[in-house]
Amino acid sequence: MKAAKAETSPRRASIGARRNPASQAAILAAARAVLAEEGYAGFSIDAVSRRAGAGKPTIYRWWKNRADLLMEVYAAEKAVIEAVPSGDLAHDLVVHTTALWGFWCGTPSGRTFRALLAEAQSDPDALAALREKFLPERLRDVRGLFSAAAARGDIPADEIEARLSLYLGFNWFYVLTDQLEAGQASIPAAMRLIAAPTPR
Amino acid sequence: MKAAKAETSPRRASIGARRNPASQAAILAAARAVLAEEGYAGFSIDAVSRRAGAGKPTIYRWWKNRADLLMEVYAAEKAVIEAVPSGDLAHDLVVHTTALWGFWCGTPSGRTFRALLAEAQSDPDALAALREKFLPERLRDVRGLFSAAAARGDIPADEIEARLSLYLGFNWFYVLTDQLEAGQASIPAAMRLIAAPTPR
Amino acid sequence: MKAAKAETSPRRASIGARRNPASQAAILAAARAVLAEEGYAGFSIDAVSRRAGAGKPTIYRWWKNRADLLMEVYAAEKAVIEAVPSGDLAHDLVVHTTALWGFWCGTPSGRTFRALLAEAQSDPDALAALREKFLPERLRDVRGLFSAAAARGDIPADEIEARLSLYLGFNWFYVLTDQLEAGQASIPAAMRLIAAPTPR
Amino acid sequence: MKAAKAETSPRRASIGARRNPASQAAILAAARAVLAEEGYAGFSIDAVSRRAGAGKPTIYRWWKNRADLLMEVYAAEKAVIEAVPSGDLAHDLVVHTTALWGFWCGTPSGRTFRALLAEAQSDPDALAALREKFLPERLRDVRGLFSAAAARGDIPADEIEARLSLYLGFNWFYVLTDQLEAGQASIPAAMRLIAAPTPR
DNA sequence: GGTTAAACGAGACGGTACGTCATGTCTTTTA
DNA sequence: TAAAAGACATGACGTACCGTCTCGTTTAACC
Repeated sequence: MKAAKAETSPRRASIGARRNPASQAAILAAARAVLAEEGYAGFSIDAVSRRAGAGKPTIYRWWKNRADLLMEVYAAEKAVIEAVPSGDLAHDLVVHTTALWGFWCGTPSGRTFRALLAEAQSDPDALAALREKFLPERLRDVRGLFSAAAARGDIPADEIEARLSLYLGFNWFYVLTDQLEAGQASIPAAMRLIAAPTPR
Repeated sequence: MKAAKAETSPRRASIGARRNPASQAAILAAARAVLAEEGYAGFSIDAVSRRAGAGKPTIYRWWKNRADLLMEVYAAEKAVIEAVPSGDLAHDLVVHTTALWGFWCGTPSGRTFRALLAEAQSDPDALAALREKFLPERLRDVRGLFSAAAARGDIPADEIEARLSLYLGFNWFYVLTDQLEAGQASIPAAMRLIAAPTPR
Repeated sequence: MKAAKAETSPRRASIGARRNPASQAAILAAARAVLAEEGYAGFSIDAVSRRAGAGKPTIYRWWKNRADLLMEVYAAEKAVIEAVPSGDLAHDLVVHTTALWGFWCGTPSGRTFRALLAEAQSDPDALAALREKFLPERLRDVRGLFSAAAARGDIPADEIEARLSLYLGFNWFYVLTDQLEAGQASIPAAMRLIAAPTPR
Repeated sequence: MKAAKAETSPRRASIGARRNPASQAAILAAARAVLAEEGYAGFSIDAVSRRAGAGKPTIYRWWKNRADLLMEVYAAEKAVIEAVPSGDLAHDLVVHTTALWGFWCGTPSGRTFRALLAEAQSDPDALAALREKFLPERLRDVRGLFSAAAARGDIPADEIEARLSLYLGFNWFYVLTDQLEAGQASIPAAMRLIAAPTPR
């Protein structure tokens, strides 16, 4: 135990009447590290504070709760998932999903995302933030793919929400059950269905 | 507040060297009630113990952790969701989904399920149990629908897993974001896609 | 709650390279107000700073700790307790005590004094200051009464310290137990004993 | 730092649904030790808890606040101050005072008592407990000395309170200013005055 | 028919985390 | 260069829950 003080040995005092970016960075890094090493179970403000060598009040001053911190941690390691529409929705979705899963597996982000979803189950505020701020932002690119396809007439415009939900749910299912590795084989078929022209 | 002692007023002593079904029932009922009233946030062994008028060791003796208890609570209110295959997979899925959502909304089950998923994010054992015991069992009927469709040649047999994942994820997304009410409109379109014959 | 900014609405900036008397006054007034309203329990540098609309460093620049500030607050509301020796020590002590208790009850001074004594129990420096600077100064007049009585031969000169301690302790006991109101009846008898000619 | 776990190395689990005397003793001993070594300034429930190897809730379960704990600490090292009335009040008071001061100096009790008085200045409940429970109990013997003297006709019965206050205040003054050593010389004269027959 | 064994309720135990408050130090900005 | 503003690391506050433990009681099963 007795988690090492991370890389910021000496001390990180105030730099005046404004936020200290070093503290912010140390806290985010500590949160990321805790999630990577211990997962959601070990993710506590106390643990992050200890690890970051930061005071708890400093954390609560800038993040109103755990979910808030989790969202920023997630945002901080923003995946560089390019969404360059190729004109083929199914293909674009496969590319996007593959990139996303790679991001989730290769970084602590997968665990962060799982933590975020878990947190939202106990904290209504967190759920609201997830639904109204986090998701819309995160989904902008993917929604763009669907919109473009609808604009091309490949899919009906009034099915965008349903297809987005299918897409999202598919990803959530695999990440929440920690089966990203095993589930990759299902991606192409699933994306083909999500991108299919309306049957009948 | 100050949760009343539930319906077991006098006292529920031991009935000898074997499990007391009354205690078991009281604990499950208390857990259900706590989840219904307070959600996952208020779900603690302490709260259940208080509510049930049961000792904590009695709970830990029969359920090894929270997830274990949650699973039994969820299992206890098993939805009677009939899956009478009509020969039309899309239709069957809509029926099944509608029934499932009704079950999730009309009982504390939705909250229980959300709690279960959240718990699985912090407890690897819980996740394993969810994946290997709980889900296969729960999915038997739905999987049957897909198998029948595959047998009929309506969908390819090697896409059953992908389509099941889409189905599951779709439901999870709506329940986890507490949008079951608002999301109902998406059901038919989504099910049509999940049940679609392979495009091309 | 949410302590209003006191009477110094606009702002009190620096007035150059010297102490700003307005700030000093505002801080003392705020400290007095906090003590009056919340007592020692609510007396914190933070609270004073908020109330005075002053920065904490401004307080720490001029007062090295809470005790220091408390002493100045107490000194600032110096009782005008005249000690006009009448030639009758007992009578003079009764007069002085009555005036002192009136001062303690009618102003926040009683609470300030209690705070000061409490503070001195955790801070050795404060105790030293109390003993070596504050008390001798405060006691000058009363000591004068005893000296005069000794000069008259009413009491032995070598008992001045003991009698002063009795006098002081008597007052402290009542103020520290917040019984000034109820204890007034004891004053005459006590003063008579303190001023008594040596028995035997 | 990292205060040793005191002498109770292995662990002190529950001994059933009742108070564990070992924990109680460990907590009292730890509180005493903290007071002896750090004084009131270092006396925090956290510090006591760490030192005792006890959980904070265990402390709060049995003592409702710091003052409560302080009072029990003080009571636990009960002075064996015999009050065997000799028939001479002044003499008895000198004996009693000398014993009391010896007790205060030779044990951590002096510091405990000072802490108790300081605590009572910030916590009204503590003050009430001090006034209504602690003092009357502690004063029983001394009050007995005064009553006996009054019964003998040595002092007026209606002056008992005033004289008790003088006695108490005298002791408080010296202990609160940490001058017990230096003040001993004043004891005889002071006690003679407190015990004096009513002058005039 | 007395003895043993196990489950029961109760609740205390040592811990960890919660979210808030105060400490005293620090820096920047403003005047 | 003082003053305000307020961020900073630290650490105490009092509470909730964790999972374990021991109690004393109650009953059924065994001898």
